[in-house]
Amino acid sequence: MSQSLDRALTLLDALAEGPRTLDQLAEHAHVHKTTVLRLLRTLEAHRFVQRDDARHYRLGTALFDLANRALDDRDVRRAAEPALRELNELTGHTVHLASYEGGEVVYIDKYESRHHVRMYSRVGKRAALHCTAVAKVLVAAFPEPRRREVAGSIEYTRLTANTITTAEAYLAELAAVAERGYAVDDSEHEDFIHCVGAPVRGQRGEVLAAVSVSVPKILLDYDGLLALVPDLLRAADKASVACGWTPDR
Amino acid sequence: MSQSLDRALTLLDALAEGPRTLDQLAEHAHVHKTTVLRLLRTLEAHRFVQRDDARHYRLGTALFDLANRALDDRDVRRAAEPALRELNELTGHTVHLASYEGGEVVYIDKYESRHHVRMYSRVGKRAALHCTAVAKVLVAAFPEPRRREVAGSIEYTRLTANTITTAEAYLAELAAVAERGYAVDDSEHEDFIHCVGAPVRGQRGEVLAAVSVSVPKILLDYDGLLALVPDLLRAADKASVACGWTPDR
DNA sequence: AGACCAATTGCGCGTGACGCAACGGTTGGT
DNA sequence: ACCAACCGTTGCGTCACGCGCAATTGGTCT
Repeated sequence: MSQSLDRALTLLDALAEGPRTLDQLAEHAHVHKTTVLRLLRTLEAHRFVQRDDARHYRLGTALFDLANRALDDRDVRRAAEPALRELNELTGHTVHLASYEGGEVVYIDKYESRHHVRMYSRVGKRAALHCTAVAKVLVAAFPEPRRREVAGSIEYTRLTANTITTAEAYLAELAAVAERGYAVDDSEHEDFIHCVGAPVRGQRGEVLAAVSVSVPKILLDYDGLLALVPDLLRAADKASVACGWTPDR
Repeated sequence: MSQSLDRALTLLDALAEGPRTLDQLAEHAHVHKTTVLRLLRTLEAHRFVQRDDARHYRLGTALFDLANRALDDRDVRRAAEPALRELNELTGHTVHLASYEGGEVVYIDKYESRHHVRMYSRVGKRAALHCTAVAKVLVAAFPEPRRREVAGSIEYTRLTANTITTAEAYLAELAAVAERGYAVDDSEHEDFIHCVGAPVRGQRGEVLAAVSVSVPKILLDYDGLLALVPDLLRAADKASVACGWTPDR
């Protein structure tokens, strides 16, 4: 492990919260500000950070560039785009695309709701494994032993009255999701929002990603949400076809 | 300047091109592969890179997270969103939001075209200063001496028959843009695409960002493009209002 | 004008990052 | 089935490089 690099990455983390001064950064990372200055200079040379004014540093444009280039590489994202956009236009609600990457579920694309009440989320954000529709879909795609492994590693933080808080309940839910072909988040993550999610499959039928529609409860009750499932599945299948999947068989 | 950090950032740059192996990275950065390994391990611990398979590394999810968190902070982006989305739905064409950051023009948001023929671009990408509508808008907002400075520093790479290739012509164009209140890219960047751009203003009338609409020539001829200007200006003004700008006065 | 605060520079010390060489696991070829 | 070639990984000795201290500059508020 490289010490200076490690420190520099910690700085970037701190800067993600918003612009910071040299001193703030030094304190946060527990290093001398001289060191911070040197690291920032290097980061600045690579456009990873930029100076806001004389004393504030903020994240630089190289980050946007890198991140979006990397996102562009994820083929699912590009292939699924038309189907998801259509679903977004059809329903008017927030549509997410998420994938499982190295032990976590990450949003890789997002289509905003047309309504004013919206879910807060962000591309790049990690989705909680136990209380989001996308995560349930992705984990339900794993073989039984792997599901258990994941279920065992989760911290079942209660976020609402409906949040699943035990591994047993989670595993049962996953089985139901796999059976049904779609997942529901019945206000398990946030009180005022519920979601439905479905898998996007690749050539060999493997699950590449998950699509979800998130709706504020004031706009649509539970039955109304479930009524969106056919549209959701249609969109997910369309995205799957774009990823090389062939129906039936 | 920190050597190890510098090298690590170079690695990230290389990885932006797509997944790479240890050896490829070592060669690219002109360092021993042991060194690369150590740096990658640190980067991996911070989720800046992730292993694809046994031998390939790719950019990790922390990057998406950081970048989108930082983008979220840019108030213009959030404030301008409804107006731009509306413009995108109204015209059906690609809408970009760009801002001037430390000597370069960067796309900070994008709304995809409904059509199949599209412009290739990406959030985080840098826009050429001499042949894009957004850059012209942003540079035209500078006072005369600063415009000269920028004009002098540009490499006027010819990309199409219409590309502006001299500082004099560029300065004249900027004057016209400032006068008119909008900019045109008459296939100066790519043969088959032309754009119009306009400024988004803040509280004190200062230019915060630039909006543009990009259209393939086969879908709309030059007159058709210019016919979009009123809609563009309306959207830009609406975005400006959302940023605290007050019309007239 | 003076005092204060934060960013910046110079410098000498010591650590941690470096490249080498040897190892080991996997792949592909005969 | 064996071997060869390749690539990732490990241990280690060396010295460059990154470290923190203390002093300086620059900028702002009273």
